[in-house]
Amino acid sequence: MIRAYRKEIGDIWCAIAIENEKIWSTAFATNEKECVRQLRENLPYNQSFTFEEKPSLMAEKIFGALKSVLEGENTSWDFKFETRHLPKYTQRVLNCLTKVPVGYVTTYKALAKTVGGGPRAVGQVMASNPFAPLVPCHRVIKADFSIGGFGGGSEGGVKVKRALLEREDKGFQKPSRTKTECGMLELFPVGFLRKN
DNA sequence: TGCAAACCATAAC
DNA sequence: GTTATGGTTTGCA
Repeated sequence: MIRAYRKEIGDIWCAIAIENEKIWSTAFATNEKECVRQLRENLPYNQSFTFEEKPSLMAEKIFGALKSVLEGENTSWDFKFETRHLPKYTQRVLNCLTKVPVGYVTTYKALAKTVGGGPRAVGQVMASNPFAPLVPCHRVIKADFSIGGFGGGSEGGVKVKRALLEREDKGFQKPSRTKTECGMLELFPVGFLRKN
């Protein structure tokens, strides 16, 4: 049985769905209803779940992690994500993405080069990322360092994406790279993000 | 700059 | 099978 929890963190609503220490879905939005809608959308259509009012220990840990991401803190954790129901390519992209650290971003193009496929296919995975913002899809921007889309491409989503990144800026100056299961992935300092 | 065409995995029919 | 759909990129005027 999948259990779901919701909580208001700052002025943002967060919701999570977990089963046996494994995360099925996370979601966040400016209001509770939208947040729950997204959580449900991230789950397989026929997968049932029930809301629990009292958060479990695991739920508290995840909410804590969400809070730190929303505040741009440097954190590390080791959650298990349920990805067996997702397409293989999607799994690869999400897995690589977890290697992008706070203070850096990568691009749709760079990710595509590492995991295979094309930049657009990567964007498709970002748009349906069930684990935002734990799996940091907000740290993927366009190859020309403009912001790109967020939250399904909505205008408000882009503002949130920019705000998250500005909070994560650690002042790094030089590009870097990191090792992933699929090979090396290019990283760029958040500061490379174009202002306009 | 701005627009058209190529790109590529998925979901929906 | 086939088509439609993007959180993109590139080329060319």
